[in-house]
Amino acid sequence: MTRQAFTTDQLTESQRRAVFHKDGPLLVIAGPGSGKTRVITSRIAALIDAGVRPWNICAITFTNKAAEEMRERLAAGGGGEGVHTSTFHSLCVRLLRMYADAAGISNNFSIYDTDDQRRCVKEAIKNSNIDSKTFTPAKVLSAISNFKNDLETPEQILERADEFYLKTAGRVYEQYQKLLKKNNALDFDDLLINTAFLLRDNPDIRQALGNRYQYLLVDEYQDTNHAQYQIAKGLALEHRNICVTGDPDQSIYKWRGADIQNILMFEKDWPDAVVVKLEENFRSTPNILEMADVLIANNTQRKEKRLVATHDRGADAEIECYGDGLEESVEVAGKIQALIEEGADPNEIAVFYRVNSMSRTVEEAFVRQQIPYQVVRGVEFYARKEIRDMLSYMKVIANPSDDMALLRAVGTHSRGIGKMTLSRVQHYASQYGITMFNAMNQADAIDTITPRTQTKVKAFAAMIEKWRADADGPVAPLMERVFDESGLLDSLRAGGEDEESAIENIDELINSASRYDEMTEEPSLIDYLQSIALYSDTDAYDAEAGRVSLMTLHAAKGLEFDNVFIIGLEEGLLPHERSLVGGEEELEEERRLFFVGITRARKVLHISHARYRTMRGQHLRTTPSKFLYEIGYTPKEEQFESYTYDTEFSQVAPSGFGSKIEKKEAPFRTGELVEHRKFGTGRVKEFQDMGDNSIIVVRFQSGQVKTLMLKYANLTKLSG
DNA sequence: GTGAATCATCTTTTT
DNA sequence: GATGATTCAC
Repeated sequence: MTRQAFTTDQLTESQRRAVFHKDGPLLVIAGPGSGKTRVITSRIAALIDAGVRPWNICAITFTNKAAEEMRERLAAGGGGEGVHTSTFHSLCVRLLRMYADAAGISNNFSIYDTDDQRRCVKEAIKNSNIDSKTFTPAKVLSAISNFKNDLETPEQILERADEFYLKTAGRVYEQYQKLLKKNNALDFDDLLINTAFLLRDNPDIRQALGNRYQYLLVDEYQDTNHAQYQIAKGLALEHRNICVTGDPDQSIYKWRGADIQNILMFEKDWPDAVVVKLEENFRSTPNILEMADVLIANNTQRKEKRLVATHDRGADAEIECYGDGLEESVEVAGKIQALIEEGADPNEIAVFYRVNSMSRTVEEAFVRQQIPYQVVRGVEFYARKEIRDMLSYMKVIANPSDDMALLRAVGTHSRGIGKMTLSRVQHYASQYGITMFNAMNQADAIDTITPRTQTKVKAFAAMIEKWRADADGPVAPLMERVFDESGLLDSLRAGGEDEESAIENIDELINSASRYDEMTEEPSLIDYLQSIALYSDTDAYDAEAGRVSLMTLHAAKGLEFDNVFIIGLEEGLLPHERSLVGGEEELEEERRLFFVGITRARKVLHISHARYRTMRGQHLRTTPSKFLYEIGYTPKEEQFESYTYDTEFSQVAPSGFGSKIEKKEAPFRTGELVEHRKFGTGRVKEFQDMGDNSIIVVRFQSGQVKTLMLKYANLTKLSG
């Protein structure tokens, strides 16, 4: 029964300490390329060798992809079957379905993605009669997300709210939660918060789960938020066998609520914790590591940690300056083509960028030069209109309370039920406190709707009802049926060539559903929908695609490549403009992001910036990133002069990206005269200085009073 | 009720 | 510049 899942003599002393640590809390601070993944897998294998039963082990990873890979590695080692590996979110879905009653929810809940969330917040804002000028959906949503990450309920917020902003945000939060409840839906944060509360409020369940998962391992612990922290703690309380691994220098999700203190304070929480530091790096050349080291040393909020190289010296990283983003893409593509011609494996080449929109120019260059590539953006497929349309039917079938999905399903194509009808149905539903679906079922009772339309509405509800009767079992056959019977297929066919790709995409969705059916023991629609809701960008990464990979720096976490290209090292891009208003802390996170990018490279690293970049349709002058200076790079002035782009475009944007930011800093005073391109001259009534998001209220000569976002208003001061 | 046309809003990163 | 909301003609 003994089995060597790993060769112990290949482990370093510190790796061995982590692997063979038996009981009690363990903190593994693992630098990039320190063999952390291998240590975790070996540790699980060692536990099993020591007699721990696999199903008593729960490993929590950052992405579904990582969970899947861990399962594969464990299976390859033999004996790892039965170990529970998943992300926090997947685990929560599982637990919430298992203990739906105790959690006070219904187990066929919908999971709302960012788009659904936005719609809900909009409605919540409307319901709370709030001026949406100052309370934009995006802002309120991030406030709500922060509340949830800190495990604060609307009641708690309203109770502690002492100023207008918090009070209002709390009210919208309350409305928003009501709306989700009504729709039998949970958003991403709810999955965590509900599980945390489930464990907190039900000692018996907590104990049962603690006994189920006697050994808990949490990877990427530096990126856990407070809710996740509470969940991990709750699960581990019973047996105290909690092992967390992570690297504070690679924490890049603070904006999502990740609390770096979770890892920094682990020893406070578990005073008997054994701490193992893995500082040796088995991945990169010393040249690359020195650069990463020099860069991250600029961060003040960190525990000093060295990167100890184990490889021989290699080539120095190259830092290039290009005329503009287009040239950058073409040149990078050229270098990559040369690498491939020299025999490099495309699987071992990656291009990283800060924002998704930057993939387009690179893609175009790759297409032109016929370089095979994959854009690692898994969620993109599910964000397509036709896919969302198709899935909206499936969601209603699984959860008829989901008005959000119902509204979308009705509107996928014209069927004689328009906006007016829907708002009448909605009104009727809220009047009688029933779901829209039920209201549609009894449409003949809604006398604001004409009999003709009533028939159509009832027919739609009946159609859903019919599918619901056959909703159990495999997903793909039902989906195929719905595609046909809903009329969606016909309406796309009628659309001609434009919609051909839409049909192909839905066919692909059906294919993937049938793959799900095959791979899942007990396939069910609700399970399928809940699992695709948690699908992430990185899940689409195929390490053996034989293609060059394009991805954001965030998606690059956990991966490694022989050749890495990081593009767009410019102020406003990396560090991102939005982080500049957030002070030193956010700047440090941007620096960590760059650090993560650099340390993905094994041998060859290319970093580049462009003198001009087209952003939001504007060709703008850029400033080299401060991070470039920090890694010892000085832009050579004469390089810039040689580009024709300078003269050609300098009139379009003489001041450039950098100075655009400076302009915003000029404050406006009450009473000041200003001019607006459209509204003419006016007097400043009120000015709220909120940095980049400053709001200005102006009374124009026409008499109208406008509340404007300063950054979009484009106001000029009229002196005197 | 529908679809075309126009207007307004606002873009980081992601489970 | 893309996407969504709103408006308007049918």
